[in-house]
Amino acid sequence: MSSRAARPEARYDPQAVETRWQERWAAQRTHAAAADPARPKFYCLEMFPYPSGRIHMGHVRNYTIGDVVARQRRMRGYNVLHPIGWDAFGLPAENAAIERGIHPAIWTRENIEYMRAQLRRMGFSYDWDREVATCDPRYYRWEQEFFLAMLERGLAYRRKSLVNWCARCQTVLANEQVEDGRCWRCESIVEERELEQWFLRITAYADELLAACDTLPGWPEKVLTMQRNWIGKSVGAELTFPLADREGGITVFTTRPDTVFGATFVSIAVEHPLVGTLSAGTPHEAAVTEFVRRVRALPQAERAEGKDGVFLGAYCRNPFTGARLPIYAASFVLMAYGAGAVMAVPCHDQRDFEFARTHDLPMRVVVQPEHAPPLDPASMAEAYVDAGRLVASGPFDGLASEEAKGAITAAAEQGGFGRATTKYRLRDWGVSRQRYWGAPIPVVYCDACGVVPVRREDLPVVLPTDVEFSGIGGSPLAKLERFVRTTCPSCGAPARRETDTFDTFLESSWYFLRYTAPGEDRRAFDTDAIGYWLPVDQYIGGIEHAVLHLLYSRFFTRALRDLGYTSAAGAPPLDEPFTNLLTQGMVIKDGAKMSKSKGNVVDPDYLVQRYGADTARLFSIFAAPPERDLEWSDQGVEGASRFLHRLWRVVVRGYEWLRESPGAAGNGAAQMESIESTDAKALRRLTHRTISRVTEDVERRLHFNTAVAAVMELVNGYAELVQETPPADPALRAAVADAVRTTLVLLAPFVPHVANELWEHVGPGDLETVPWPAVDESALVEDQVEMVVQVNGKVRARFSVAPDTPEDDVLARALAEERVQAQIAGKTIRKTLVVPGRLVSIVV
RNA sequence: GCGAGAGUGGCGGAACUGGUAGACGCACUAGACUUAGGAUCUAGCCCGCUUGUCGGAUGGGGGUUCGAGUCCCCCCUCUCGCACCA
Repeated sequence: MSSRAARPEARYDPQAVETRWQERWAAQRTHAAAADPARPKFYCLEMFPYPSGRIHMGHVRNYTIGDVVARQRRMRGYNVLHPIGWDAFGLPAENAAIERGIHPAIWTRENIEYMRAQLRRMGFSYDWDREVATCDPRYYRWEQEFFLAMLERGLAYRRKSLVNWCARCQTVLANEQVEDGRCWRCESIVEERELEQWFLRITAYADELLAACDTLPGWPEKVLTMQRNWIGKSVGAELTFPLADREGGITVFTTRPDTVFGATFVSIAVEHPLVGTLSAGTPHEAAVTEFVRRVRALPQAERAEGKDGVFLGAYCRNPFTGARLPIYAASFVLMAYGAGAVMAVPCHDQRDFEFARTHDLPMRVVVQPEHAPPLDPASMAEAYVDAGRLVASGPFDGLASEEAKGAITAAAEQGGFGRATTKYRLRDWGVSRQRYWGAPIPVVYCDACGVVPVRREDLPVVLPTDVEFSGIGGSPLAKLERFVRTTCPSCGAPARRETDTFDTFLESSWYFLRYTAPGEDRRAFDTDAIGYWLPVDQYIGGIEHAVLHLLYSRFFTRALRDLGYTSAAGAPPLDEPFTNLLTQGMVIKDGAKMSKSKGNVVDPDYLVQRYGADTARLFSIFAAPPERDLEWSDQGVEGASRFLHRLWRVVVRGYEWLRESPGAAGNGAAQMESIESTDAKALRRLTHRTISRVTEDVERRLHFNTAVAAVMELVNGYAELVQETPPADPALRAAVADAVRTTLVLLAPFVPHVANELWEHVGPGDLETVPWPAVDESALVEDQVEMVVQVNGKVRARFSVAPDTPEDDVLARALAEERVQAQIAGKTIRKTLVVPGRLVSIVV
């Protein structure tokens, strides 16, 4: 228990106040959480930081939002889990090693130490006992184990394939890590390479991940839309077109089987294996080879321009009509999607339309619109892609296109040349990285046995530290014979270890589960702890992870569920990791995101030193609603600081009588009915209206800026009443003391240090244990409400009435108003309307 | 091109279900206190004028309504995402 300090300092000294409380929280482990099935839980989580060196304003904003939520829910009576850790593997550490000769492990550890001190200095209420760092073998060993389990289940596999290669980062990238054909990290143009790589079968969950988007009302629609688009489900059919003049066929994927009678040629990707075999020996062979070479050399973005293509010199047949169709290699057809080949229906697909026009190919209308003039290929300016009725389609004539899709697919199935199928844009997740600073992939290669998983009892495969960083010649791991050379777990013969490491997004796909039992060393998770704490109730982070981390985590949570890791027998399964998601905006200065390269960064250390952590917190909360970008303003910071100094002065001025006034926040004054003083009643009403607004803003709307504004209004409402001598009226005195205490309680989540310090002078007990105040509904009732009188929609008068005045009386009163009389004089009243408690509307 | 979101004072932003547009803060102006103040306090602060509890005003135009920043239609601008996905 804290005793009330004697006389408070006259001047607010943030440094002294903040370090004092931070030391106390650390010493008492105030924010350590323990599972307690008897209490309702709240798991509040912010995306954990990469230990890059120092925290930036984006971190301050992100973690302040999270801390407000965590602290407020604690006061609300929830058992709150609010952990933090370090996403500690990644390229910058390795680059530092190459450029400056510091070992990644040391660089990372030093950064973590510095940044941890910075976070503590911000006063964030983390449970520091649960801190994890993903580069710790005690962490990543479980990831290696998950991988082995996935391997057994076929959820992980190795395959040679075309992958995205960043020459600058010297590694492979996942599809999600390529933006606009460039590396997400360094923006270099990404090349294609054919490599043997490890993949996780995220596509096995494509349908579930897509469908479950509808079960996430707590996520921003924008993020769900991005995920849905990324998964990209297309329902359609695979049809095989037999080759003319030889054996075999070309399989195409289409979402419009109803238009198959309109196919006049077939387009295939330049990477398609049939391109070479079909053109070989034809007069077109040389032109085809040249075309393929040229297109494959183009970066993906440039391929997309125009409708380039070349005739292969070969034909196939439309399986429905027997028509002979020329086969083209086309730059716009993607080998990676569908079947790598498409049937071309120029009249009903815009790309095929353009291609046909460019290459002077025939066009056939097979779908006619129902409420428009019939189409004529000669006069069409663009493809008709909407629904309609089938024509020139043999037995299917007259069917609506939707019906025809099913009928034609069924016919193809019966004929043995097609089937209904669903394709996804989502590709399996390539997780091999040709870099050192990551978790080793726990497999070995044996000449006799092939790919052999490391035995579970031999985990972890620890990343060796004694390596050379030259920056050339690939991963330093591959050059470390001591690491590479091993024996085959299966036959005991000499074997070689995998030297690629995991994509660091793997570590961040399950850290939120590990926080529930970070020290567990016999198994990955304590399923009871997961059952209690998960899912995360509020997750907060940047929108940039809309399809990266957030999609991977949703996948990983499902994979771990199916591997039996996350729930005890009989307990409900954990499908979705994050119930509510808040994506906060960027911190902007001079119109651009704060970044070192732009030279517009503001260092949080400077802010803390000059104004204190509470001011930094208050500013980042108050300047904009959380989802919007926050424009940096030095003067805005001054304003936040000024408010705290002012609050300090007001409370200190009256502390001697404030502390003597009985009661805790929100209930200090007597019952409303017993209060005679109108001033006291008004202040009590303002106090409870503020409690109501702040609660609503923090819990439901997540509009922390308006919550702070409401508290400022409350302070403005009583500040001049707090003088060294108390108000003479005892009711008003009690109302003021109650308002002051309420202010401190409501501010505690936002500016915990100054709130705790002032509370120590004027409030009973320890603010950390004071519950969130309840709204007294009776205090909200107004004695008088102001009515507005509108004549023809314009405000012409106002007056006050008791809220329960009958409508007729209100109307009479409105009509009696002098200014209303002036407006209606000599006119006929056509309509009157009374909205109780708000306004009277008169139409003349 | 497709999809999503947003346009409100000098600035950041309020206005939640259609009901007094501009809360709160910044900047600015005047005054007070002061040796001084970039501290603090008080007052003013959307635009306009004929200074009236007058007129106009929420990107532009139209509509619904007693009443529209909010709902509907058309247009303009900006931001973000996807970008030949068959």
